[in-house]
Amino acid sequence: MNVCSDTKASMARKTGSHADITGPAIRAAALRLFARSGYAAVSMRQIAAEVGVRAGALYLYTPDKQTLLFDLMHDHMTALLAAWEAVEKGTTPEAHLQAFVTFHIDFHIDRPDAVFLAYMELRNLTPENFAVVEGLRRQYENQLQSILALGQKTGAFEIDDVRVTTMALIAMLAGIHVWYRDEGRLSRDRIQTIYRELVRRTVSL
Amino acid sequence: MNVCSDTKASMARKTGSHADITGPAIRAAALRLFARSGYAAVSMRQIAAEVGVRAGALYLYTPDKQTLLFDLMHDHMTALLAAWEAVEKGTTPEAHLQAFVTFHIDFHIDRPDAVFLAYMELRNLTPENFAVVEGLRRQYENQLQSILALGQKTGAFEIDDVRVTTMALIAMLAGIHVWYRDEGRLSRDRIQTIYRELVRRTVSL
DNA sequence: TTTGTATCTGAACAAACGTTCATTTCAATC
DNA sequence: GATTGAAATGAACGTTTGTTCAGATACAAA
Repeated sequence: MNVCSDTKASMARKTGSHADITGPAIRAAALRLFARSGYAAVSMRQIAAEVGVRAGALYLYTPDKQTLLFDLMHDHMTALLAAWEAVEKGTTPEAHLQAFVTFHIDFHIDRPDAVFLAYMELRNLTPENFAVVEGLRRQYENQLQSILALGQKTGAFEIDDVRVTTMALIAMLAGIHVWYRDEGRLSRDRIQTIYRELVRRTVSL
Repeated sequence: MNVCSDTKASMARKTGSHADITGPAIRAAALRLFARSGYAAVSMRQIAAEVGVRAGALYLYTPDKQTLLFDLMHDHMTALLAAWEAVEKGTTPEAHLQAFVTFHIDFHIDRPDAVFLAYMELRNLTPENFAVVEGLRRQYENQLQSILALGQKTGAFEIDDVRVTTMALIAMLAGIHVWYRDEGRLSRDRIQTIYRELVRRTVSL
């Protein structure tokens, strides 16, 4: 991670230096290709070709292919948690839950490739890397679970099993990426309205 | 498909003939390994080793690796549609929907590997094979969509967008495989009860 | 015991894989 | 114009890949 972040400490980069361009370009290409064809099916040579560089050059920016995958997933999950942290959540459990749905759809619709990667390539991580990403994913689930648990305690929600309902709602929301298209029949606002209502119903009698 | 199905037409198989054993064994091993590690990450030699045979022997039972994957997915989807066809569905839209939920959970809990494969390896199919499997998947979705559409028309359900609700429910149900464990906290009956209620709520005001 | 056939092996194939590294390139600095 | 150092090349490495096929093996029929 952060292969070329010493822009401040070292002498300033001059025009003509490509490191600040190539690094992100590699990550962007890897994200696209991994999401499209799967980690195991994409070769380092393909990623390099997409960037307009030879395979060997990739190793100036990542120690190996596995780390490249891990960084993409890790950064996505970290950004997801940070973005949710920054959201205005309202005061009541009802508002809190609605905010979660709205936020989730916004964040995920803007990053289809990263979303795809983050939950399709878990099994291609090494055990250590898997544990890290899985921990972040669990943290995100827990955000929703806490909302449901609080709402249940205060009587705002009527929930049988909080854990199962959490997983059911996460799955329902995550499923959007399967059919969503940018130029599709439904606008983002419309989708958010529909899902806010679907979610509201699952926690109400 | 059906590499060794001429049992009736040709001379009867005698004891000592292994074709009737090796064929299914290969498919079972491929299913397990593909589900666990992903199509691209599993080699023909690994599958062969699992069966207790050398890689070359696999080609007595499948023309190539791609067909092996396709057959597994195709057979799963076909079995799914056939099993749903045979279900007693009740008379009202409400009963119909409850039957769908119950059936779906039963069928999918019993076949975790095939379920995993059928919706994680779609992108590793050739375009032609993808079209076939995708068509079957669409047929299954349409079963649920028809239930919702009928219930909406008769006034039994209160649904905003039938298509979106269909996809949301499918995703919710499919998500069970992410967390379900055979010896987990919840029995199958309990899970079915919880999900029947969750689904009922999403189609009721 | 010999023949015939279904089943599987073992070696080989070209191609592709992730990764390394000595060498080249070239703009920025002195 | 010479020097420097980051950036990228291109060839090479040892493996592994999917697939083929002539030959070995084992068993049923004769």
